[in-house]
Amino acid sequence: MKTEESFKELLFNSPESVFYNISKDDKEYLLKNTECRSYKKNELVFLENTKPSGLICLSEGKVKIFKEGAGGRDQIIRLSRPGGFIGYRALFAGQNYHASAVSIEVSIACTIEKNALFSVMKNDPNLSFAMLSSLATELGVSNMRTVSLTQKHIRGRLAESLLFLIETYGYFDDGLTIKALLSREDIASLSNMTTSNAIRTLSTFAQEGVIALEGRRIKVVEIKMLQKISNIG
Amino acid sequence: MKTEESFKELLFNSPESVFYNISKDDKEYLLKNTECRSYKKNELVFLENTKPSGLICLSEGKVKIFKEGAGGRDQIIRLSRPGGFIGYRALFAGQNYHASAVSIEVSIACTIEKNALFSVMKNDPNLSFAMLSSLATELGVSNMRTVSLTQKHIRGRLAESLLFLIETYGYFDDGLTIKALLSREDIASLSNMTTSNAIRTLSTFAQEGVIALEGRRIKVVEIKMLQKISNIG
DNA sequence: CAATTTTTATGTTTTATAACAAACTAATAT
DNA sequence: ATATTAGTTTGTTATAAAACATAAAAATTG
Repeated sequence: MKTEESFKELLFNSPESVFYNISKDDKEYLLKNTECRSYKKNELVFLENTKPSGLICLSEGKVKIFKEGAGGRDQIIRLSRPGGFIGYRALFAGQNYHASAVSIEVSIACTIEKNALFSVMKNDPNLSFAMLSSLATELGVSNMRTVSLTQKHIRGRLAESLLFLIETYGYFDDGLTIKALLSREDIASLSNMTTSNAIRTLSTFAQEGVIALEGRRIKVVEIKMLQKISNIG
Repeated sequence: MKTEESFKELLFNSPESVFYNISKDDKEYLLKNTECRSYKKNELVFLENTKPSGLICLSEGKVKIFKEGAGGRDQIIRLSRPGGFIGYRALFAGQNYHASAVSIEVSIACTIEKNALFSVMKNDPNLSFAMLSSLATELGVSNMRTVSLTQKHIRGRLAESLLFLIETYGYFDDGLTIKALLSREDIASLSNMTTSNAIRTLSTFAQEGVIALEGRRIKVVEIKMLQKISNIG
């Protein structure tokens, strides 16, 4: 089955994966306790306030993790890419999800059953350490994001979001177009601003020659400018 | 030595501590590799961009962890109380500190040497799990804070900060006065607003009879109102 | 205890950004 | 193909919060 193959490759045979160095037996055991399923665009992966059943690993596609804020305005907390985990914070905290997850394009996500994962982790301190390191790194990102979102002005926040998209998803083959076709609303939710202001500021950037817009495609023309705008706030 | 005694009590003999259940040998080993020192008010505990040497545990006092934002305006990321860890995020991420820590009153902090801690953790999966759970819980707090700080209005943010102070430090013996005497500037840094607006909004709350002010002492008169203001944003 | 600095307080002005509105375009369904 | 809905764009107005200014009070220092 194709979906399981790509999952296996990504999770167990990629050197960046936290599962790369676990024993062959453990890999087989985890694989036996994993279920994959596919999601179409805009489908719910998990809902705020429900209980995690395992570690969800994104195998293909893109998923947004977001919280509803005051007045229905969403705040995107994180974007996931293939090979990344979703909802592991709640799992390890022993809590319900604090946010919801929705696919932003056709995706495949696989869930490693909680008890199977925990039993492997108990026997392999390195795996626990890798998870610890991963969570700690994400907490650092979250803290920096808090400061950026609260202190930078609209232009700085949008520029930072675009740089974040580039970092997370890279470019299409042209080496210029950001490989993520978000709606203007999602760009706004990522940058903590209204949709109107996201649109307006994007078109200002385009007028200034920093980026070029073709529908949802965003071409990065002057990345140095983008970095400068992000840094000055 | 008094400082070491209170540290020992807090870290190893309190049921809430992650170190409560480790072996007696491990406790002794960690204690041997721990150094305590005291800090006066407004003294630096660690500086952004430097390398952690171990796990810092606050034994007595209060410490603020903050980042400098655009235009010199600080953002308090977290407040620590006795029994809490400081700077463990950077330690477990294998990174330099992303924030600075400064005591806001006379404090004692003890550092468990990194390698000693790690070797105990490798042999005790439960300890790693406890740390994992602690980090994951904090990440949840951080994510919720991001949404609050970006979406709530000034009144909601200040009310939330006051509730957070109550939760973290509790009350003096009168059962009304928040047991934390922060400067107005620190209250502002915690609530993501200017000092002027923190002062103004505090005095509005006082006029409305929600709180009562006596210098830095804040008496909570109507906690239900405070919760309501925080919730409506 | 006078002098200086820091912190707190309050009033006024300015500005960034949200809120609202209206039209246009693209996507989806009938 | 046409109707309907969802998403994008641009302009205008309203407002929350910052910036600025000044003064009083409290804390610190010589």
